[in-house]
Amino acid sequence: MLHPLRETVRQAVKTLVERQFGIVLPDVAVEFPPNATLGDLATPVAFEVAKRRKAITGEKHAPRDIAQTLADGLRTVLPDFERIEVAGAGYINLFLNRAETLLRALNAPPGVHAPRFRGKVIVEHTSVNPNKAAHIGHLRNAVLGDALVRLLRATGETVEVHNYIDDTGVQVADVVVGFVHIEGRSLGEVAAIDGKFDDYCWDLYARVGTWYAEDESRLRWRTETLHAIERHEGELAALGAHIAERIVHCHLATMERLGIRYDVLPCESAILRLDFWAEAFERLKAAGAIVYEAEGRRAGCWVMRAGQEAATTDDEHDADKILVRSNGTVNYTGKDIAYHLWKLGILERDFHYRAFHRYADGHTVWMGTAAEADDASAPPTFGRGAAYLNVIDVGQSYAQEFVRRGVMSLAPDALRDAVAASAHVAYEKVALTPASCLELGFELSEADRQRPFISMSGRKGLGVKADDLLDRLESKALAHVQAHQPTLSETEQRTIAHKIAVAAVRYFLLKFARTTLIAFDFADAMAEQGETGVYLLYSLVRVAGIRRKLREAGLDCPNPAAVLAGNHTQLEAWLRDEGKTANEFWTLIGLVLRYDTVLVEASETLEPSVIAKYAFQLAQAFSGFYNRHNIRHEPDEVRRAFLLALVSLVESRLRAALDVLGIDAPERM
RNA sequence: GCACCCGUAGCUCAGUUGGAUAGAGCGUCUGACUACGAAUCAGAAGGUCAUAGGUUCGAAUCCUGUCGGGUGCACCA
Repeated sequence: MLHPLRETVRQAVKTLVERQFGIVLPDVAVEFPPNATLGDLATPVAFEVAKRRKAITGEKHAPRDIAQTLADGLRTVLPDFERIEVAGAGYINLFLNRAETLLRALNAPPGVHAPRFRGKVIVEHTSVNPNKAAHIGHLRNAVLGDALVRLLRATGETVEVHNYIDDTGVQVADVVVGFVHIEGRSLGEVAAIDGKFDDYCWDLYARVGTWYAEDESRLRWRTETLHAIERHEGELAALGAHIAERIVHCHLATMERLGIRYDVLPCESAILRLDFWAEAFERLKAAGAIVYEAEGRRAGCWVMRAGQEAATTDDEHDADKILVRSNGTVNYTGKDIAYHLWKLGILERDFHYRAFHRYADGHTVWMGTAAEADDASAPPTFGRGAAYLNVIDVGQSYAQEFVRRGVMSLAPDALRDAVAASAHVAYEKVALTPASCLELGFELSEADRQRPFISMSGRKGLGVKADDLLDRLESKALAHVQAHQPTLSETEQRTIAHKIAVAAVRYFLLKFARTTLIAFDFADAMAEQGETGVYLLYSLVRVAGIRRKLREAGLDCPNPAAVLAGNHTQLEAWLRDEGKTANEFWTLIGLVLRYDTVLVEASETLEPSVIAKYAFQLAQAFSGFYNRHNIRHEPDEVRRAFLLALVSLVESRLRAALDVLGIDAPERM
């Protein structure tokens, strides 16, 4: 509700300042005052104007006088506001009519339609190597990416969700080596392994790591396997494909537990075998975007030169990025450039597609493959996006910058803004606290025990698996549900426990800002009090409780707005401040009204934590309200309708915010 | 060496892009349930925003230096 108003104020102030003072401001700050007695929106623009006037005329002007002039002018052009006042040294505070605004809000759906992109946005997230179970670091990526997808869709964007599958890399090769050389298994024997295949590979992958360390000559098996996979020939390649296929199914199942889904899974093998890179390579050469190193230690390589701002080259480090090795093979960054050219429709070719998995509701995930599909089912059109957003850890910033520059170098003029609109959504990793490592049974040196965090390592088998964390959260939640809801069936109890677990893990991963490193601690992640997903659910369960009790008592009020509309004076009285004490109801409503501004901010900064923080703040404000006012025992019918109106306002925004976070609340818990 | 990120309460973190009195959760201490569910609420204590300068009406936020921490710059993926 406040977003359009805020933009109107911004524009009005801007034009007024230009007309009254002849000053053109690049942008005008319109913010939320610290409390409701200071208005609903405010601008400190008079300070800025005073500064600029002094610079022009040389004489001092009191910000308060300027604010007064502006406030007078704004009153005539901003009829939405009941009062516009000057406060403090020169703030301009704008006040809405509270009763009218409340009535209007009750009829307005939450959210905002404010697409920023010119077309379909391609969000890539998860992209876990298909050789072992997903751990909580992968989970942060997926949860962040999924929240971003939901956020963009909520603001009116069309989004296509990609999960890139590196099915030809070292990581898959290493597990192949493990099966063949450590366990001596054939493809048929591997296929016969039952149980959780991703867990099996997790352990095997760690064994391969130590097996290599015992005798480095064993690394030749990795090379041999890698080559076989690249040539797509023989039993080793078939085994690699089998492993990747099965692990991807495991990852989809893990993510589906959290309600995270995808549209398409482009495979690296296809990028190679369908000559995505070959085309990109020729065009990069023709555009002069890459150069051939004729001499020096990188003789024979094709490299992309570093930009001005990048790290500099010295004896030990080379700032330029190799895309093609001296043996003629392309590396990861080169392949990524080809993939991203395809994402924006700059490449001429396309993947073949086969239906990989169908969710319960019928939605199909397609895999982008090299082989033509057997069945005749037609996939939708993928790629050709108006922008790409890559949820990839911050450690990849350097490589991502080269991807961006590579794509830009081949983008036709019409697509240059698509590249400009694209972004690397960088996030920090999840590490483990020493306490968590010990809890997992890992030995730590004395020095490691003193460190603030320990990095996870798939190669060492050091990490918390996503499914294990979810299992622990679910069983803990189930114990509570059984205690609180003994009459429900076990199926119902488990459904509720599952929702609680999802809320807990999603909120835990989203409450941190993207660039904050999470030192994972079991006690923190499993907490069910305070700032947690559980707290958020509890608020909505209380709402459901209120409604249930009112129904049982025959005190239903399906349309509080209708009751309130005829009691305008009473409403105004209930919403009035007491001197310098802000009215508690209006303060709560003010928070509700900000929901759309929060969505816009999160979308512009690609930062879902903003929504997580908002949801908690709203839930917290509601809990206070809930404890102070008992609706069920409120004798006055109009007052009851009033309180109930606030409940439904909070409910609609809180539910919408949780929806963006991927959290679904149960009726009871 | 160079580039990027970071340093806020005992701990874990926010901080509306330079604004009004720096906020939460956990932990500590006080209180509040035969209930519209206490998985909660009300309250208290706890801060030279790493540090020294600078910019300005105004700085946790911008600039510079210093100290401390993290990451990246591999012919890897």
